[in-house]
Amino acid sequence: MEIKKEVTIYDLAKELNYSPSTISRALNNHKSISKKTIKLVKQTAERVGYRPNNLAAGLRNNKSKTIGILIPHINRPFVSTLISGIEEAARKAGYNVLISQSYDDYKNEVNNAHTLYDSRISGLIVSLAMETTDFAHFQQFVDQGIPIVFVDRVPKVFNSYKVVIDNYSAGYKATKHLIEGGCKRIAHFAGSQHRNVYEERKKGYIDALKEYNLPIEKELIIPFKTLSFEEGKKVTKKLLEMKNPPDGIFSANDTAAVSAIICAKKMGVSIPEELAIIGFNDDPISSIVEPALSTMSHPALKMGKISAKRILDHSLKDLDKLLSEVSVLNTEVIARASTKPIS
Amino acid sequence: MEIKKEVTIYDLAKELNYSPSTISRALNNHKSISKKTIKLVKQTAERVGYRPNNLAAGLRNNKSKTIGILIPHINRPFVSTLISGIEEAARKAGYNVLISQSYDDYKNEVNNAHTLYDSRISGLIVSLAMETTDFAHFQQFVDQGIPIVFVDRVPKVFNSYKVVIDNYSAGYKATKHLIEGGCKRIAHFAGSQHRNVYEERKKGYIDALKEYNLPIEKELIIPFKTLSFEEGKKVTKKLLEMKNPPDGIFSANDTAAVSAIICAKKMGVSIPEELAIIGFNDDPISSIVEPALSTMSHPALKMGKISAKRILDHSLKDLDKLLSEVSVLNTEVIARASTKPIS
DNA sequence: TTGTACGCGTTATCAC
DNA sequence: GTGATAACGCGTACAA
Repeated sequence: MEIKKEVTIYDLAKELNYSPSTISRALNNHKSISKKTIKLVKQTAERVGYRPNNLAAGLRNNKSKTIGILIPHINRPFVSTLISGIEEAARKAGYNVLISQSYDDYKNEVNNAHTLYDSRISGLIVSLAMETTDFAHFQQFVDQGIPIVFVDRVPKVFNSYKVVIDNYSAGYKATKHLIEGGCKRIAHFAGSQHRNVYEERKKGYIDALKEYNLPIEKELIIPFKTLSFEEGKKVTKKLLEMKNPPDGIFSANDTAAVSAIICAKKMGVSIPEELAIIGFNDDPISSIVEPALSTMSHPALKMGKISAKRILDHSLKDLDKLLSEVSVLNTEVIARASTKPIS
Repeated sequence: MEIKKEVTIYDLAKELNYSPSTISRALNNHKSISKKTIKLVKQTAERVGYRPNNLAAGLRNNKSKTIGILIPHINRPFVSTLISGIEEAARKAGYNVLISQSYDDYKNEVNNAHTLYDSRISGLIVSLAMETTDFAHFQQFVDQGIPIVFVDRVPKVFNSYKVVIDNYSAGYKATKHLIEGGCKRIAHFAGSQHRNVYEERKKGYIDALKEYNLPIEKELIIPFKTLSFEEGKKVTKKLLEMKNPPDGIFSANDTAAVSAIICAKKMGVSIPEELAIIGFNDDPISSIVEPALSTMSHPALKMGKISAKRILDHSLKDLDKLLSEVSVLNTEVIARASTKPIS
């Protein structure tokens, strides 16, 4: 089997009796080239099956039209939808999208950041691994003026674009929703306090309790490692076996919340009468489980699109002034059957 | 803000009093370089923050160490897990992963194939859009000896690697499972018959009915456009309002199957007694819905890993002989509460 | 074991 | 409006 010779701008130049530079300019819609020439060149390119070589162009410009994504796990509803939004916006602008998963492991995150850098991406979109507290692996991008957008799980201090929801207010709203439904003893499934999202949701929870003069009880604030299904079941069982069990749960994600619903039902605890539950994310399972899970919306697609836009719109001039722009999106309670109607 | 000068192999060469070629070879573990030199070079590279330029290397080799993925939608459980498997295998081998979504639209698929080609990927993994019947947009990869792996939704004729499940046998097993649970009138939610997966599942369904001497009734075989939730609800309602409604449904995916469960329950039809339902994919919702949905396993992660391997292991020599290798994975019935136990 | 020289395909700069 | 030329960073054939 033999490999066909690829068509380059030199071939087009020969074919049309132009110089390679003219071809290049024509293909890039350079203003100094006449409409007629542009049309001719493009038609010929199409006809002979010319395809640009991004590697060559990228090398020349020292940047490829590519956005890199660095997230913990692709196959989670929030993340895959986020990526979908990024991909859509990027593609519209003629950019490609490189993905990598950290599996919530700091070391992987570091390696992937480097590997993505090696492809000379024109921007990086990151959602941090669960325990990342050091950000040196992002410095190389800063040094090269490559914009970084942290999305959802963002660092507190790093100077860069950020796209987040108001997690504090979301935690507050979720807890308030339980309180207004009549809950007096509300447990919280908390994620890693290294991550802003979980830390702030917890703060919102605590402040809502304070606001309504409910006691903050340490034994009701459960630190989770991964907020997984298994973890959720185990914790719920323990909670419900307490002599004074909670009458409400605010879980920092839907997975653990759904596991709580299932566990409670199995133990004969009625939802929402004896135990009201609210989750976070509005994953597909939340509207399928019975009773349907109340939860907080999480605009993944929009966050993805905004993140991509940040990079696409970024220009070198912005480096100093705009680099720390933060987009904060709103979230709302999605009230379903796992919580009591507001009384 | 100024951009730091990047370190190249020339800088390393100067620093170490070697020629650039020695540096290049050392970094690539070339056998003609002594262990000591390799170690020295790599240490220095690390120390001064050298990072290879994939664009330059790719241009030189006329291929970047990158796998391109072309799928309909990222944010579907099967697909995102498939991608996760690809990414994991690719990264282990030092490859990057480019993604693109066709949104089940043929035109997008064509455009994305071209764009991915422009990045000189070393292999392409494709799951076809719903209505793609022409494959000319893949020819350029063949012409350049770039391996293509079709996964799950594959063309019938195109000469290339394929990674699939045995959809016929899966359809057969699913239907048989319903029959053995006592169903006599089994409806089928069928996907686009342009796609092997849906066509074969339907064939398996029909052959199972024949095998058990059950009549094949056209009005029970419902052609779906997208197998969505909404479509599923509408169809189920109609089916159950028939004067002689079905007592079983084999849906070609879980989304439509779950919608059938929900719709049937709402209409007071008991599951599985009056209506047994089996889906396809084992999506997360299938084990959350009540009653839990029986379904067919679909080894997404494994399929992803195999697909990536196909590309990573591919060598030019294979072009003629191996290019049409097909991996067929097995699937099994996952029996849950939405179907009756085998009698 | 190491060095020299060239070219991969493109685009920016300078010239006309 | 167009052409000639150099340069991006790297890998490899050929030399030593």
